[in-house]
Amino acid sequence: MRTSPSLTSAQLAGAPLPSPPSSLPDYVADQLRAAILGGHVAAGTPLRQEDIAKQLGASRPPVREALRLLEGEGLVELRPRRGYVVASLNMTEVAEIFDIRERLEEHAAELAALRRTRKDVSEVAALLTRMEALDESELGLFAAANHAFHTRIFQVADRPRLLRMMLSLRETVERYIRLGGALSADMPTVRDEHRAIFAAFEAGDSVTLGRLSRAHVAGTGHRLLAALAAREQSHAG
Amino acid sequence: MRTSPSLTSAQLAGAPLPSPPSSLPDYVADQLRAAILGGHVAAGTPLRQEDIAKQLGASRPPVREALRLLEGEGLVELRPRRGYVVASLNMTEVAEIFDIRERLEEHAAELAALRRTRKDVSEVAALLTRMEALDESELGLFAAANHAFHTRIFQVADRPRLLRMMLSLRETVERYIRLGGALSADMPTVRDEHRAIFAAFEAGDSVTLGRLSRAHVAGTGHRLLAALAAREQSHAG
DNA sequence: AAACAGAATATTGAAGACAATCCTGTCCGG
DNA sequence: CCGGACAGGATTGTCTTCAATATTCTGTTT
Repeated sequence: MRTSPSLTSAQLAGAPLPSPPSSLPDYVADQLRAAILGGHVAAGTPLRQEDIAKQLGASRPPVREALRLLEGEGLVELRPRRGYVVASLNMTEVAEIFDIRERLEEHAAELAALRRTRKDVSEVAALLTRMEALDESELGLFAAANHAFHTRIFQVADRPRLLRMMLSLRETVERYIRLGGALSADMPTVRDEHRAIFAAFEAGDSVTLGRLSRAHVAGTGHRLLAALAAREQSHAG
Repeated sequence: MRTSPSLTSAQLAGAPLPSPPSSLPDYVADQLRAAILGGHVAAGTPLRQEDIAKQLGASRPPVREALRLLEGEGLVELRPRRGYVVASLNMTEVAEIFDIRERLEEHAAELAALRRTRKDVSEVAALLTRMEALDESELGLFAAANHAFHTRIFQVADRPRLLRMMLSLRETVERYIRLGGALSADMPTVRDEHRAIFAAFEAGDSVTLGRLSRAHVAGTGHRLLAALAAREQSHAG
């Protein structure tokens, strides 16, 4: 038995090597990212290189490279000579990220509204339909559908770097969203917002889509921060 | 003689180990970053791990970690099985970055105007004075002073992540700015913009400072893109 | 003479081993 | 009984070595 649990095998699921994503460090990074974003490893959890290497059937050097990669993404932190730990965000940092996302997603949405094609609209419509078919009992699936819906719209903007930045920021706060249950809260509101967003996208109304997208991010942020505040309150002491 | 020059010793200056920045990979990353941003290595230059390791007195594993770090920053690209090369940006990508910077810097400027203290104002004033004391003959010093001036203002916003993102984007296009000579072009305009920015900052006029900052970024972007276009024109064939 | 195929070389990708450092537990002293 | 110092163990940081693959050169063939 360990006194300070670092990472159990059950948290790193998946076959040993289903399809090597070009390189071993990338594969390791993918697995770790999924484990962290899936909320299977709590913030502050120390990431022992030896354990990870053994569980993924690799050696330590590739694991180190993967951790460097994740460090750049802000998912893990390096304490010199003390190893890597899963990065933790306080409420101030979460708020800052949502604040940035507001600006970025508003901009991307504006561009998307101007560049949309019929094909884009029909695909986004399909994603919206798929998302609305899910009820609150399938939160995992709903989160995935939600992600696909928004990402598909942003892809229309055709700004690779902007998209990468938005996704990275989103990923960073994603696990908190699930933790705080901010998605399930106020489901009808979220549904209405999605419909309005789609309508503006379909209509090609740039400023409206931008405004709605920004408000949507802000709303999610507020719900999450409220949930985190409540959580912190109950964990006080 | 090499047929395809990768990286000469002269391009990686500096003492072997002046002050170890906590870890060897970080040190290597710092050196490489400086070499790339300084414009000493052209875009597309292959980065041979063995050469870098030898020149910096390290081994290959730390170099690999450093390259992974830089990969996350977008300064180098990894071609699987073919090694790392200095990342190159086409004009579309440069334009995209400036477009993002407009939104980010506008936001940061707005926040800075609201949070400024007397101390902040006096320090920024000093930086402005220092910058104006330099003439066009000292472009390197001017660029540094310019960087310090804007960064100091953005620091007032007290948004660490936002600041990091802005600096990272700025760094990515920095070497093109020097290459294109976009800084020297239209020096009087730049000077006026800086004065207006300082005035709004001093006055605490949030929306004006935001608008001016955004326009300043846009102006720099336009000048740079024009310079790059001209350059491309002359290099045609 | 040019194009293709094969081999040799060079470079990346990965693994194992060694050294340095930090943490944990215990023992001793106040 | 509590606090500090020391020793043992564990973990990180780095190096050396080995394997796999892409590139390039050369030789041959058409």
